[in-house]
Amino acid sequence: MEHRIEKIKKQLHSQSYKLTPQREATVRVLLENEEDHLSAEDVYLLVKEKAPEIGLATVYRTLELLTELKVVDKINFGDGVSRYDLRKEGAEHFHHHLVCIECGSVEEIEEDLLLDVEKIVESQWGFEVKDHRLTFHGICRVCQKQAVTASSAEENKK
Amino acid sequence: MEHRIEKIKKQLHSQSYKLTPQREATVRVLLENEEDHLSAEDVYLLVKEKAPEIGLATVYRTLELLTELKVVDKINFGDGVSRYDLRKEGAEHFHHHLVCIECGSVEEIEEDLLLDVEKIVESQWGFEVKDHRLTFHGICRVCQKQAVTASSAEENKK
DNA sequence: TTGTTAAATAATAACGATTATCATTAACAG
DNA sequence: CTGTTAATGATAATCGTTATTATTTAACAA
Repeated sequence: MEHRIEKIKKQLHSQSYKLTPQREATVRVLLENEEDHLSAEDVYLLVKEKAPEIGLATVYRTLELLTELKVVDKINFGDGVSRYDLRKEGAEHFHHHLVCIECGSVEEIEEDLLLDVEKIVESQWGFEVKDHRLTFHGICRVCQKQAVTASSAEENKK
Repeated sequence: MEHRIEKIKKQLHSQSYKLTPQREATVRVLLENEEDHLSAEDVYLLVKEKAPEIGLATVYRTLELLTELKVVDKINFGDGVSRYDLRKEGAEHFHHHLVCIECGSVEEIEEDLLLDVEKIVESQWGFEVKDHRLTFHGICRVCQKQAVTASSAEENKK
């Protein structure tokens, strides 16, 4: 954890930004909730638990800054809010998401999977790919099982 | 065009909705600007040219309804607004987009390209894919050429 | 240490896209 | 025609985000 904070600190310094206590607190919240997809307000509330004096605007500014530096990715799952997702160490591309339309859970896929597709896009459309966003909508493993259970229970009723 | 409106009319009727004049005007605007990615306000302004008495709320309601019926897809390219994109006839999945980070242009890809990736997701993650969203960010053909021209002009100066 | 300057912050107002409310109107069955 | 329900238009309300402004902090020179 400290190692990653050090790294982000260096990234900030390289663009002559500082890692202020508020920014550090925000980064720590992101690191501690890496598996989640927090909205700005989520981050704000979590930061507030440790540093109650922090303002919402500062959280927004920090998240914007981190997005610029490509420390986090700003994503949008179609509900009204932007969410912020830490890039994995050394990840060149954005990772993918599996959004369950039943329970709303979000799973991450680290593997790239798009190398072939990107080759096609570059050769066939002449488009120089810099990054991508891929989200699958469907039914997660858990909800599939529940559907099976529910329908067999339905069977038993008859 | 009339054919496609008839089809949408039937889709509405099948869920006991009506194709009111306002809804028809909205659908016509979408059909006439199929290559664009209009925001709700864009649609509103265009509809207003033909039917000035229409209200913004009605446009929002119509777009919401069409999204529910999967006649259009609601998309978000990261600027603050939702955009609405007609599904192609018979298209089972959402089409992909190439967003140029230089000029902001948006190109569409009709081909699916993701069949193999979806197979992997289904088998390896146990996730039942219902739909997908794929957007590439990069540099379009036009901007690539301009970059070349600009840099050679730079060369000539020396 | 003290003073100076610029960056960062907190509080809050402003903004803008979207949604909710509500009175009015249109469509249509009885 | 009359009652009922869906749809609409106008507009208020909501809510995420951004801008403003006064204040604080940090860096650094004198």
